Amino acid sequence: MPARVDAGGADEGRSDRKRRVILEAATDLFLRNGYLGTSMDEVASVAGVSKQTVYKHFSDKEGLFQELVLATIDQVGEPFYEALPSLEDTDDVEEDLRALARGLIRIVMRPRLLQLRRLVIAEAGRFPELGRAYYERGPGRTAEALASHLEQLARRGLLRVDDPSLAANHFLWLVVSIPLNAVMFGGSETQFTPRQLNRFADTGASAFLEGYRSA
Amino acid sequence: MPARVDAGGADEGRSDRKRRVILEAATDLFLRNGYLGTSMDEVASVAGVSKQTVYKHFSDKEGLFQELVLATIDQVGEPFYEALPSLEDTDDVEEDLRALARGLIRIVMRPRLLQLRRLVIAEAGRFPELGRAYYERGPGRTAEALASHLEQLARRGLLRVDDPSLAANHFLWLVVSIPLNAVMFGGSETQFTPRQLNRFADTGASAFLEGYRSA
Amino acid sequence: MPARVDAGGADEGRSDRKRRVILEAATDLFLRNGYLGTSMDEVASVAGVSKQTVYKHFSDKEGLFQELVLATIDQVGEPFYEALPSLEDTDDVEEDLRALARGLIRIVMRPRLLQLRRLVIAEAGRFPELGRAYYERGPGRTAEALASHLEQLARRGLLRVDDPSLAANHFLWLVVSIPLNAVMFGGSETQFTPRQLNRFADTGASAFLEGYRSA
Amino acid sequence: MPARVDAGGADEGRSDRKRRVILEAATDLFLRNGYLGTSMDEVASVAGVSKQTVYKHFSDKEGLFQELVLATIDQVGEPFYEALPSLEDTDDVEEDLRALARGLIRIVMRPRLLQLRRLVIAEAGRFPELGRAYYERGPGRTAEALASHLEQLARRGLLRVDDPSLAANHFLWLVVSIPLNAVMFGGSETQFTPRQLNRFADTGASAFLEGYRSA
DNA sequence: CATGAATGAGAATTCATTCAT
DNA sequence: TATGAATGAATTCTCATTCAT
Repeated sequence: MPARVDAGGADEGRSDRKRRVILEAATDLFLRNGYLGTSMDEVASVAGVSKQTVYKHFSDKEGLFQELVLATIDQVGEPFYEALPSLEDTDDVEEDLRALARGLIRIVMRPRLLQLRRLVIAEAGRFPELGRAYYERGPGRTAEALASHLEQLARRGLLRVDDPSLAANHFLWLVVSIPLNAVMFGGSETQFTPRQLNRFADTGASAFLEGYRSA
Repeated sequence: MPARVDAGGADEGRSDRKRRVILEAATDLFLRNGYLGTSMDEVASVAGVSKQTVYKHFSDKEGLFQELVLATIDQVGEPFYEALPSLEDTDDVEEDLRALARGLIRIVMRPRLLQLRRLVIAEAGRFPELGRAYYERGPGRTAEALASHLEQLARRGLLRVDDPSLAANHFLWLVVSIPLNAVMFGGSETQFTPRQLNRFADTGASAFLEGYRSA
Repeated sequence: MPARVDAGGADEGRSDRKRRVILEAATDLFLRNGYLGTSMDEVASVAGVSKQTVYKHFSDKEGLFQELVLATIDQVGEPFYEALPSLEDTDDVEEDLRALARGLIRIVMRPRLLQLRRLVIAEAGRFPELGRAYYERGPGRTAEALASHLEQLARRGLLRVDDPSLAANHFLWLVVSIPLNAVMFGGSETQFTPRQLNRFADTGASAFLEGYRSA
Repeated sequence: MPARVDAGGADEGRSDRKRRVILEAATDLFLRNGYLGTSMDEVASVAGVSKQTVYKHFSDKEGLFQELVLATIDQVGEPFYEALPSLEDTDDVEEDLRALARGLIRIVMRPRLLQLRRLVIAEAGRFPELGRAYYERGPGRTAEALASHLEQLARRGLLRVDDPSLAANHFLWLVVSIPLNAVMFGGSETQFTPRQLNRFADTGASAFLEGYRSA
C-alpha cells in the first residue's frame, strides 16, 4: 500500500533533497565569495534549481546565509572533541600535550574551517549573532574542553594551573596563532606542509609546558 | 614676514586637499561597511564632492580601496614601535615584559586597527596583496622588532631564547590573541575595559616569562 | 483534427518567441542609430520586455549586436541568388546582363541592406569580424556567383573573359556603385525612383558589355 | 610700434594656435573612434588643454565635429586635381587613362581619406550635411573634373562618350571600387601593396577603355 | 583666460524579490 | 510545484556642459 517509499529507504522527500542541494551550493558559494559577493542567481544556478525554488525553501538571502553558516559551524566544529579524550590515561604530559596540539592544529587549519572563519569575521558586523555563535561553539567550546582537561592534569599534579580557562586559551593560541594568522592574511595561496604544522604544534606545546609545568 | 606660508611648510594645493578629504571619507566607509558594502556614491556624498571628482582622483573603486588600505596600514602600524624602546635599560625583565605587553595590547586593540584587520581578512581573497602587506607591516614587523629585543634580553642572560622569531611570535599571540579573537567575532559590541586588557597583558607576559625564563 | 499544431510545424517555445522579439527590436534600433547610439534600455522598452529578460537571452550588448548583424547579413544576402539563374538559357547576352543588372541593383538598394551596409562600415573598427562576414557573404559571394555565370557565357562564346572574378567585380560595381555611393553619403533622404535605378542598371550593363563583348 | 608680433613672424595668435591644436587632436580622435566614441575629455586631454578651452573655441561637440570634418574633407580632397592635368597633351589614351587611374587610386586609398570616408558614412544619419558635403567635394567633384577631361578626349576623337558625367562615374568606380570596398569592410588590417593597387588601376582603366573606345 | 570641480543625466550590468503560468 | 519573466532599484563608471576661482 505505501506508494511513496523510496527504494533506498532513506525517507527523504524530494523537497528535503532539494533543500539540501541548495544548502550545499549556497555554502560553497558564500564561503568562497562572501555574503555580498554571492547572488541568489548563482545559488539557484549552481544548485540546478530555479530561483523560485530557492525562495520556497529559504525566505531570505539573509535567512539562507544564517542557516547555512550555523550549520557549517556545527558540522565543522565537531571534530574538535575527537582530539581530546586520548590524553586521559597517561603520565607523559609532554607527549600528550604535543599530541593534543597536533590534533588541534590539524583541525583548525582545515580549508573549510579557515574559509568559514574568514567569512564569519568578514560578516560579523552585518550578522553579529553568527560571530557570537562561531566564537562560542568554536574557540569558546574548545577552550572549555581544554580547560577541564588541563584541570585534570593539574589535579594529578602534572601541571600547575591557577586559572584553567586562561591556561586553556594560552595553550590554544600558543599552538594555532602563528599559522592561523598567516593564513588569514595570506589568501588561499599560503599553505603549510604537515611537517611545518607539526613544528608549530610541538614548539607551541613546549612553550606552554615550560610555563605551566608544575614546580 | 612672508605671508602664505604654512607652519608645517606643506603647501597643499586645493586638489590635494580634496584628495585627502575623499580618502578620509572612503576610509571610514570601507572600514565600516566593507568593500562591496560601500558604494562610490556614498563615498562622494560623505566626502562632500561629486562622483566625478572622486573618479578624477582615483581611477577605480579597486584603486581607491587599495590605496586607502595601504595608507591605513602604514599609518596604523607605526605606533607599534613606540612601545618597544623603553625596555632597553632595565634588569627587571618581568616588569618590562609586562609594560611591553600592555603597550602592545593597547595598540592592537585600538578600534581603527581592529576594523582594518577585519576588513583585510574579509578581502584577502579579492585583494591578496593587501593581505600580504598587512601581515608584513603589521604582525610581521612587530614580531621582528620583538625578536631583536628578546634577543638582547637573552644576551644579557635574562631570558633563554633559542629561536628569537618564534619566541617573539609566542609572546605576541600569548598577549593579544584572547581579546583580539573575542573582538574579531564579537562585532563592534564586544568591548574590554582597560583593566581587562591589562590583565590579559599581564597574564600573557607572565606565561611567556615562565616558559622563557633563563634557568 | 489535432489542435495546437502550427502549419509550419515550428514548435516555438515562449522563450524563443521572446528572443525573437528582442532581436527584432534590437535590429531595428541598431540599424537606425548605430552601436553606441542604441541603449539596452531602448532595446528592452521597444521589445516590450524587461532589461533582465534581454540580458538573460543575450549576455552582452556586444553579443546581441554581433548576433543580430550576422543574422541580418544572412537574411538580407539571400535574395542575391534569386536574380541569377534566369540567364542560363539564352543567347541574348545584352538582354540578360541587363536583367541581371536590374535585379542586382534592386536588391542592393533595398533600404534594409543599405542600413546594414552603413552600420557594418561604421563598426568595422570595433567589430572586424562583422566586416569580414559582411564582405564575404555579401559582395564576395555575389561576385563569385557572377563570376561563374560570366564564365559560362564566355564558354558559349558570348563574352570575352580572361579573369572571371575580376570581370564579375567590374560588372557588379559598374552597375551599383553610382547609386550605392550616392545613398551612402546621402542620409535617408536620397531616394532613387525605380526608373532611375533601371537606368543605372542598363547603362552599367551596357558599359560592361562594350568592354567584355567577344570580338 | 607693432607690439603683438611673434618672433617667428607667423602672425598666429596664441589663441589661434590652441585652436589648431585642438582641431588636430579632435580630428585624430574622431577619425579613429567615431563621433559617439570620442569624448570631449579625451579631446581636451590629447590637445593638452582644459575642457573649458575647448568649449571657448568650439561651442559644441557637434560644432567641433562638423567643422573638423568639413576641414578634413577640403584638405584631403584637394590632391584629386593634381592627378588630372597631365593627360592634356597626349594621344596615347591608354597610357594616360592608366596613369590617371593609378593616381586616382593612390589618392583614394590614403589612410586618412579612408578613415574620413568611413566616418562620414557612419555619421551620415546624424549629420546629413556632412554626407552631402563629402559627396559633392569628393566623388562629385572628382567625377565632374573627370567628365570634362573625358569630354576633351572625346572631342579629339580618342573616346566615344555620350554622357560624360556617367562615363566619368563609370571610370571612377571601375578603378577604385574593388579595393575601396574591400578596405571599408576590412577594418584597418586590410592592406594592399602598391603593386596590387596598380593592378586594380590598370585593369579598371583597360575595362573602361574597351567599353568607351571610339570605333 | 584657463584650470579644477560640479552637475545631472545616462550608460551597461546586476541584484533581491515577486508574479504568472 | 517549479519555471521564465518582470520589477525597480542599485552598482560602477562616463558624458557633455557649466561654474567658480
